[in-house]
Amino acid sequence: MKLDFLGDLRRTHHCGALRASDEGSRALLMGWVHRRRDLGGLIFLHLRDIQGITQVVFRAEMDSEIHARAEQIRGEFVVAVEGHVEKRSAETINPNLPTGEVELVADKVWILNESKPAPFPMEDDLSVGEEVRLKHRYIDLRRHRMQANIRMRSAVSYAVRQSLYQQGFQEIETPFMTRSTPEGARDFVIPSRLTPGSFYALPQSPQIFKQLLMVGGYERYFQIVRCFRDEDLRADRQPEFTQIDLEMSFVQQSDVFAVIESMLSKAFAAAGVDLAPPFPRITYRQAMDSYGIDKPDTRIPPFHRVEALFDGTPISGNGLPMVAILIPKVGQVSRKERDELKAFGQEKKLRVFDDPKRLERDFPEQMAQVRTLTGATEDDLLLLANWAAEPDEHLPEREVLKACGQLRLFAAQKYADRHKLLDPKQFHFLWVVDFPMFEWDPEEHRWVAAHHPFTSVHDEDLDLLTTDPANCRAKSYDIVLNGVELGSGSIRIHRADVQQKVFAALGFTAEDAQHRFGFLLEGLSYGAPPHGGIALGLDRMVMILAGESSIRDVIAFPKTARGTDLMCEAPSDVPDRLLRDLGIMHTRR
RNA sequence: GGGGACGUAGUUCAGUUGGUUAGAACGCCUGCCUGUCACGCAGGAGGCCGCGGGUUCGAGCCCCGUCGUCCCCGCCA
Repeated sequence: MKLDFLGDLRRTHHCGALRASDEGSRALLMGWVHRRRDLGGLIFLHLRDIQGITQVVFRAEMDSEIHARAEQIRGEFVVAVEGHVEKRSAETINPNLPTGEVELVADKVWILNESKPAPFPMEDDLSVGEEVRLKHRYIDLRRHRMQANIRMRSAVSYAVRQSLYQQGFQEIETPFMTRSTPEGARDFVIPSRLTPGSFYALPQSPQIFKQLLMVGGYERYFQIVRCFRDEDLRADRQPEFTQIDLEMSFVQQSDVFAVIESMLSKAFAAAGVDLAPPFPRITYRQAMDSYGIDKPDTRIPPFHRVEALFDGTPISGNGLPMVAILIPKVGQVSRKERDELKAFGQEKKLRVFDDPKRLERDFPEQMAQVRTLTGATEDDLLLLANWAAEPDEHLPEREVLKACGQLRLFAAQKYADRHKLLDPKQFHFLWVVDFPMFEWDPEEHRWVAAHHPFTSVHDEDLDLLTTDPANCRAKSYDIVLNGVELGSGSIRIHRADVQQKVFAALGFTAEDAQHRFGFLLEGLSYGAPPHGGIALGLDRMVMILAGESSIRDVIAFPKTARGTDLMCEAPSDVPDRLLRDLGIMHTRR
């Protein structure tokens, strides 16, 4: 097909712009043909660009040459159309389009490019397999849903930058080609040609660099930065993902919270959501006691510990926690549903008491108190649960609470459409503070850093580092949104001597620590200021704002669950010559 | 590393107990059509049933393997 040149043509309006008030004016639109309806003497096009859709009409009586040209147009062709704006008659108004009161009556048309038929329909409401969407991602990105998501992401990023600049932050880049720092996620590595046998690593986060920027005196750093982790993928995990990363000097936790609350208010406002900071704060211990999880979804109520009430009864759980779970407004629960709840509990080694009536008969006094405690009414689902197995040797209480937390979430999700509490348009933020400094690793049989080894401990817990690691609290915090861990940060260790102690508590020898983090220790020894910071997952944040359930839907070019890019077919072979230069041999399977 | 779901036309799917020539809708192509907006009407093209092997007189369907996509556990300081 003969194509037309763009030349000096310039659009006068976007496709979402024209209204009844533009009646009579000339307009030149450019865009993609969203849909075409050829009635013979009349041809309608829905012309689409980033701003919207406008109906264009070609009338045969106007110019047969133009009409013949218009007949050649197909879906997804790129065209320019010039004409005058006409108000539609009342019965031809399309209420589904913002521009539906008008149409462009074309008297000129340019076909700027043709298109093969699209590999899948452009309509949002038609489901298309992800495989084919990812293979032709550029087509998928044209669809309204993806354009809305990607534009929201851009708006959110812009608001984040604006807010942080206003709050005195500098945006500073840190290297992508850096040093592997074991412990943590698996690193992606890059072979070095100039130092054969050695590798750079892609950063899992700019953690150490941002701390060294504090040593460098920048005081307030931020970066919207890609991070890389070579671990298995999930709906909310990609091998490369984007963090809003920041670090501040001479601050305490509350200063970091204030910065983030202000930033998030701006970011969510950019997506049309009003937030009301400050966000609630609970300690890790409270979170475990009330929700059995360190990232509680506070859209549904907490559970209540009731083991004290049932102490001495036949159903007391030998001192381990017993909880009362309340899911409001569930209504009647069938026998089958109760069995499912019980079965789920059993899988988690819980004994589930699903029949409050029976409990009320056997333990009337205790249950009266449970009712008062939970405020449960007849319409609510009330479950009691305790441990059905042998106590675990290590932290048995936490084990039980975790299982109860899973039961609570399972029940809430099961009845989500009844209680309407898990509304994706509600945004419940929560700070979780005072995480434990260490977690026991049963496989390696040692304490590992719960957050990361640069996290400082509570001033009054400093001695517990060596005497009682299990109860040593860190100055670390997570920000949680609707049960999703959005971000995580801490006040860092700024003294080399304390940092050495923590490395020792983690079982690093002095040589180990020196080998892995020597440059950080060295940096801390040259007047490092007290500092702290946080990193927030931008992908997850936009995912929740956009109401999506996978971060792939808010990333322009994401990878599949096996870490491949179906569009450009990465990863791929590289020429043998390149491998020779790099001094690399590998075994092919 | 483990568990689960799925794989049939460009797309979304159906396909009976293993039995003739594998279907539908949308999309695509051709023709007709001056008020459509999921346009309509008539006609047409389009299939390595993911791939390989096996069972069987006969496999889209059963079995084994393999590849791919998605979800979950482990993992993700």
